[in-house]
Amino acid sequence: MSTARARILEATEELLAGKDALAISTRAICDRAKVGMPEIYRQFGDKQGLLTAVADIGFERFLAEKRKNPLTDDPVADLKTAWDSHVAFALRNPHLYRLMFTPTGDAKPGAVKEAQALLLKAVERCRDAGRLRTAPELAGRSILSANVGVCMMALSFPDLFGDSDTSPAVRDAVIGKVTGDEREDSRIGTATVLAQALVGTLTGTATPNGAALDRLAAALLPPVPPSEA
Amino acid sequence: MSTARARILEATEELLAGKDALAISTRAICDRAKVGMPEIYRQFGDKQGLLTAVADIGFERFLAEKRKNPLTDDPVADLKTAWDSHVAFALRNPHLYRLMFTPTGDAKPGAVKEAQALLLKAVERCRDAGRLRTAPELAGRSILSANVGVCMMALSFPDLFGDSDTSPAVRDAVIGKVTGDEREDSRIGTATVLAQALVGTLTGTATPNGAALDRLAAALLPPVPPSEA
DNA sequence: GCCACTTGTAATCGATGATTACAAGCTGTG
DNA sequence: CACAGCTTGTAATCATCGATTACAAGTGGC
Repeated sequence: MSTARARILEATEELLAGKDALAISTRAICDRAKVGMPEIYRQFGDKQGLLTAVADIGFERFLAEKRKNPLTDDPVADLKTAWDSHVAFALRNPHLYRLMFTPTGDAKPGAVKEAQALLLKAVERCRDAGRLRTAPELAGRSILSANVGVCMMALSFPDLFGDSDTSPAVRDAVIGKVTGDEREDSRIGTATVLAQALVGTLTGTATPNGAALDRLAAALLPPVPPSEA
Repeated sequence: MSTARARILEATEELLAGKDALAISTRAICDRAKVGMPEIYRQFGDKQGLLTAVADIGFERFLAEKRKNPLTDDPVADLKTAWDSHVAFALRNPHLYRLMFTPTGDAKPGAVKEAQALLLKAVERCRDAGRLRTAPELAGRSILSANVGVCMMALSFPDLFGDSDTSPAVRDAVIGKVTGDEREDSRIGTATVLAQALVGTLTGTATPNGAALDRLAAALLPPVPPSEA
């Protein structure tokens, strides 16, 4: 026989699958958990305490799910995987997610810190691989904030924000910015094109690429006006 | 003498300055508005209807505030100004903001669409200036999602996310990504450095810049690989 | 067996959202 | 002016909910 506390938590989670947390009555919880009303208050103090406990359990599941994601040798890709699993969790448990990330009043689940800490570790792996352009703490806050925003909008306004384009777009924007490697790639890519155009033209091994040379000229002319050599 | 409906709305807004929407009782509203209880239900159907109406008024204020921001000749900068004024509004009216952007249950304020539409116009100004790299709708959704996320985290977890660094970081990441011009700038900047190093070396007018030449080599070698050595 | 602890039962309180029935006041029209 | 129609105000009432009390029933360890 499971303990009363466990049954209450379980019953609340189950009811949370169908309704919003505030729409769930303590009596419904007690009925489903087969306990008397005072049990809730003996175990959790009040309803808020119960909901906070449920939110913390939600964070445990949330984090356990994320820890299952295998760590590859590309920490930036791992960051994106974590983002996607975050979104998937939110869409799969809308009411629980809202309870976790937009707590009402004073009921702040303490486990947000753990989520932040886990994300920080993932970010630090990027730093250790030389692929971070920001303070790890700032990077973690930025990613988590944007991630929650995408989820909340999708949950609150599914008709306007329930698409599948926004999440990857914001994800790549924020992660790309803090890690900076996508930008680095395009710098190298751009430099490649320009330098190839220049070298090819100078050595006569390639037909002059007019557009690339124009861009190169635009880059060169301001700082190096055509003066003497 | 103001109309009963207006007084109810005003009273609710005032109470919303101090408490969460759900913590406000209809009786408190009626007391402050000097109306009887049935008036709420005659005017708004139920409490949700009243809160939705208040949320819509909140959006009107929100949009009016944004429309006050002068349009400069730099639409990207205007986008950032809009972001900042969004954050300022959220921090100034926390409970109203939550009511507007994280509605409970079925009470979805219709005015989100207007906010989205206003943002879309700002984004389209960027497109018309040739400074947009994404579909305007996607850009709008991305910016608004991230913006709301930053605000919600700052409101829900002020001790963890109440800093002043996260907002600009996410702002510049998302806006920079969809407009792409920051990246364009650094491309030109990088190309400038590399090309100057190359030209300077070739013409002997500058002392070889080792680091820049290394990066140039890195950029050139992959597409033209001299095989393994 | 006894004691401490957990769990269960029943009843109750105050507050809240929601509703009813009805009276009062103003408004425009004939 | 009087009447009809609408808006607003008053009072009482319901059902529900969160919260609490007092007390009984089990359950395991000493």
